[in-house]
Amino acid sequence: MLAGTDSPQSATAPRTTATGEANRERILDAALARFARTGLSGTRIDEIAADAGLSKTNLLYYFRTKNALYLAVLRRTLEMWLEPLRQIDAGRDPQAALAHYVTRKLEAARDCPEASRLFALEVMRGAPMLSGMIAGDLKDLVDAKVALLRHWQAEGRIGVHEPHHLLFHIWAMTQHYADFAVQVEGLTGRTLDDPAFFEQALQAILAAVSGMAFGPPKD
Amino acid sequence: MLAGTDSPQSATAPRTTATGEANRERILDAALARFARTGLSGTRIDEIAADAGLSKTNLLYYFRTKNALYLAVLRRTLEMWLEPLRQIDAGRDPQAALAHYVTRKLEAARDCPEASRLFALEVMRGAPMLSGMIAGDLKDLVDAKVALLRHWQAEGRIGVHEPHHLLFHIWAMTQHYADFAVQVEGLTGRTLDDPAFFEQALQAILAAVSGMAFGPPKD
DNA sequence: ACCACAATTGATCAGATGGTCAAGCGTGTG
DNA sequence: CACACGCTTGACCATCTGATCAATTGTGGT
Repeated sequence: MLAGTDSPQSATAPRTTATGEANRERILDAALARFARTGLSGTRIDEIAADAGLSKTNLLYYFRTKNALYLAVLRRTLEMWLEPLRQIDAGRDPQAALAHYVTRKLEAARDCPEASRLFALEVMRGAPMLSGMIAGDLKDLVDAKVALLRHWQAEGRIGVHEPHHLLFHIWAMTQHYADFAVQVEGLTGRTLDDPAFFEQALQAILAAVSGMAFGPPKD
Repeated sequence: MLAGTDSPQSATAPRTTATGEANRERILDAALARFARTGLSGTRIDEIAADAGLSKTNLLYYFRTKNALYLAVLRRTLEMWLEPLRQIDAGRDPQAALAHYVTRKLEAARDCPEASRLFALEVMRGAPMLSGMIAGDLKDLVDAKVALLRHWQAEGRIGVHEPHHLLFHIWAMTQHYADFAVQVEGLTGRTLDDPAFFEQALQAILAAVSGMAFGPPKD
């Protein structure tokens, strides 16, 4: 048997099956939808199982505990959250880079508001399961981008506000449309799915960013 | 007995006592702190009772159910949230009015982040207990302020972005420091309690608002 | 002192819910 | 065909937790 060594299904990794993978995906999707709305403690695993079309016991076959499932969802979603930030790089014009970032973030808020809400809930709980990531990967990435913004500042290509706040405010404005979607819709009757509304929001955010990064010297 | 009629302690309202009122206050304070961090379902009423220095049974004497307590906390907090918005009125200079509003909101985020978090959690759940208020009082107030902003627009005293977004973004940026305090502190090592940090945040937000409301025509 | 009622307690219940267990089913591979 | 192993199920358990109840204590007013 040649296959023995390079398909390490021994002990650690169970043999991956078509149905198995499909089920895992469906569970993760259903779990994200539920967790993002009702939080960890407010979600029952039998609800998730029902949404995914499985029995509770069967769900527990794929994820041993509710917490493990929650962690898996969190991990899978993290990359989606970080990825747009990576794209701010030194090779671009600052204004174009920021505009691109804002657009990406607002698109993410429109296309996957659950991801935004999940992280918001987790952070608001005190991020007991993300504290490592916030202090680790996220901080490293943010520090790098802050350094880049400071570099642009030194070159006089963007304004003088503390870069951290610029990032925070971009996050805040874009994620607001995901996290507070109910309120936004309740007050305006519209959604980011409405292209005109999306464009309004985008332009307002870009104006705000311009005010922070490229605004006129306020004398 | 003259007093009989105008102190209506008959049937409906139980006689209000010093200890009773004090306990109610302590319970509401403790409940706000807990609910704002772990949400409705994630909070046990015996935790709240312990924080307030009472037994669980005794807490249930003052608030019949967990839900009733949650609602009471929500109601008591709502006014704190709305009040700054009321102060934007036609009698002021637009720029001063907006700057004042932003300052008030950021102070609220610093001085009572729990209130902000409580509402954020509730809205993210879909606001099942606030839907009435969002569609009612809040919408009326927001509509009125939006009308005022439109009036200022017509007079050419502020910029041309849709007023709703201006309000949303002010809420988003200010509340971000309360709702995501853990993340902000994790990434910067600082808090709004640090006066210098507060001032940085405030100036950045004011610059953003200027960009939206008083920005240069982007030609 | 007495009374009415607020305040407080401990025991206890009932339902919800996360998780376990042992057994059966399906399917691809030797 | 038969074996192995992933998949699925239903019954069951243990615990947590919101809520109830009866009984006792404290207290202000007359």
